[in-house]
Amino acid sequence: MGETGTGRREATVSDVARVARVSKATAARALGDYGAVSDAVRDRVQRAADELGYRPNALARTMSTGRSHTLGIIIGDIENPFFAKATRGAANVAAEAGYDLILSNSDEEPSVEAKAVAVQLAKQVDGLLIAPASSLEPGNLQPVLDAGRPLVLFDRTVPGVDVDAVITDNRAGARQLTEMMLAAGHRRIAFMSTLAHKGGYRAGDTLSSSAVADRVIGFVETLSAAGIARPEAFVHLNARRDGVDALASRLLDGGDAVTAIIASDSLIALEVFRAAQERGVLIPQQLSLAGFDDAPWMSVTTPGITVVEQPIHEIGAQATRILLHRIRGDGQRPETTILPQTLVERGSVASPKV
Amino acid sequence: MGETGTGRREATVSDVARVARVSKATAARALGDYGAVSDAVRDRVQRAADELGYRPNALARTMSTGRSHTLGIIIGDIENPFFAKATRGAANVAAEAGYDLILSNSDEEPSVEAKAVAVQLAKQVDGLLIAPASSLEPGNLQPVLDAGRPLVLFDRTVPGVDVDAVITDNRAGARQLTEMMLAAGHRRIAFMSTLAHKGGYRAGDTLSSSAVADRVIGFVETLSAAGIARPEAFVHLNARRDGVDALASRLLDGGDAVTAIIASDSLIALEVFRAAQERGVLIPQQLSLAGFDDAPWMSVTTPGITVVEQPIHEIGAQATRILLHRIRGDGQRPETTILPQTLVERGSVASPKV
DNA sequence: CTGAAAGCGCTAACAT
DNA sequence: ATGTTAGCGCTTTCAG
Repeated sequence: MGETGTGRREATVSDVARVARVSKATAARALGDYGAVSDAVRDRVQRAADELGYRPNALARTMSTGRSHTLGIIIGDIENPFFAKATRGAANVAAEAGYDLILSNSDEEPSVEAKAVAVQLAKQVDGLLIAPASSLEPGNLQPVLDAGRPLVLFDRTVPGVDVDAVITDNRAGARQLTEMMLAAGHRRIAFMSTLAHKGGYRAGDTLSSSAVADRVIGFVETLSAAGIARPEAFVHLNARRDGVDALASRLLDGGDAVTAIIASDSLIALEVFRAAQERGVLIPQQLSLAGFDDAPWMSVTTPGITVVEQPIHEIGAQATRILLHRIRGDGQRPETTILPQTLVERGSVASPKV
Repeated sequence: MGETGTGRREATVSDVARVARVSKATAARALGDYGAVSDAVRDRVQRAADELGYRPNALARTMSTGRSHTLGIIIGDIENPFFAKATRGAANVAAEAGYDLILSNSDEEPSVEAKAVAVQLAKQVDGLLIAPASSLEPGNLQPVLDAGRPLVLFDRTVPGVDVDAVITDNRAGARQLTEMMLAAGHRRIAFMSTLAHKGGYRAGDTLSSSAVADRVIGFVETLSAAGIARPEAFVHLNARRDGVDALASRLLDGGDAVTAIIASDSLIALEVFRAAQERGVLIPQQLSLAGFDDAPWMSVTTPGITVVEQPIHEIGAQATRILLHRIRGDGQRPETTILPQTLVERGSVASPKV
């Protein structure tokens, strides 16, 4: 009952063995292409398998070998272009090596992430790729370590958890962007992120995303070096909760008015761009805009948007390469790989009106 | 050797049973939350499990129950926003029901798809979600049917394969877009797709994507009804192979010059938009542009881009709901669900210059 | 080179 | 309510 399809049981190694008139072990050797089998027998087995429509059961194999040839990947949201790209990079190297990916979206929610970790471990993934929902709480990663399963973090690190990670040089990127704004003559520059954070940002606060944290540090230190007072006051977090639009509104013509905005990702950049447009605020004449992460559409807007670009594909690809190494039993000490960010200048930055 | 981590073997039901001083079956019942167990024993088992850091092996469970609580999803490319959205829709309803997703990218390559199907089946997915790489060759889907595994197609159908499918009304959408162009006064309107197709498009040709095929039909029949001669000549496929830019160039000022272009997806719309911009062709004054699939950036370009929008999330979600029904053993005849497309008018369409 | 048998971790009858 | 015993489909000693 409930048996879908023809109801015909799937052929197993035993069935093939019987038809080929060999032992189960021999059939398995021929089918699984291991051990030694004479050509004659191999042929006979193959024929029997074809005849029966034999399809291997990878789980049974995993049960006895201990290797599932499956990796787990836990990201914030596959709809976010950043994660889609990183995932594709990971999928490419995984597929190349004969591995599959089980995908879970955490929505940056530690509790969801925790469940995803448990499920993936239960499904015996050979290793995990995680863009941790929180850089502050190592708790979610502990089960992975306890299970002795290889783990590689990407996009964010989790201080205190001694595993491999692949990130980019966010601090340098932020510095670059900020210096560019400064060089153009801006003094009131806002940094905007959707990262959730209790209260306003204060110097020394630790943020739940190490990536954003690094960006903020690069931003603040650059403003500081330029002699700007209270640079922390220009850091605006919680843009999702407060509404990018409402925030942009304050930044555009409200009390916190600035002449330049640095968006922490392409989604925010888009919303700021839209907010400016809706308010008739001209970019770059009245507002300079720049951000992190390039996107195809950023070169067709008027003006194009200046960004610092990350090798997102490579982040996922490299993380997966490292994970595969670990799975194969590489005993090196964990390392954090830092990929570069590169500036792509377009037309959204200009000198502020005097 | 090769043993990563602490080397400590993972605790199993047997271990827990021993520590809790009960039989394996009882421990399993308590842990797996099935059968009947006294509260006292349940407690004892739970404590033992915690103490040992017991983590269930979902594969072993699958081996005996036959259910993996895992679905396979095979798409063209997770980086394509269309697939990312559909996948997210699928992941949401899957997670809600306690299912995971194994993701494979086919790159629209039937041979890659075939391998993905084999692997997913081997991994005992309970069902498959596939955006078939080719609507013309049912061959890749046969193994799924043979294995008696539920299958739901999305975005495209495969005539001749009697399974559920979730698509949108591409023909109506194309008609709507074409009528809009006609109403604006256009007579030379191009339809552009990256779909690979041997030779130029001729009336009656069957295309390898039923979605594009339907769009082409809606487009051609509308032109036809308006008395346009040889409407097929306005259908341009292979835009990837030929280069969207080169093609756009011909369409913009070359021999095939048109006054309006309908792009078959958001990626093409972007490239056409860019090509026009680079050539200094003004939209909508010199060229009207419209396309399929909405994207966030389409409302911030100058002008905004008019599109017919599909409920992409829902495509994936609905396909998954249906798949889950089938897995639970629903005996209904397979159905094709057709979701609506809705027009979103922005500024990229105007009357052609006389 | 081939076969017999044990075992991976769990669930499912079938007792008791 | 709890225990006993077979498996699920495959790989892997260990013999021969």
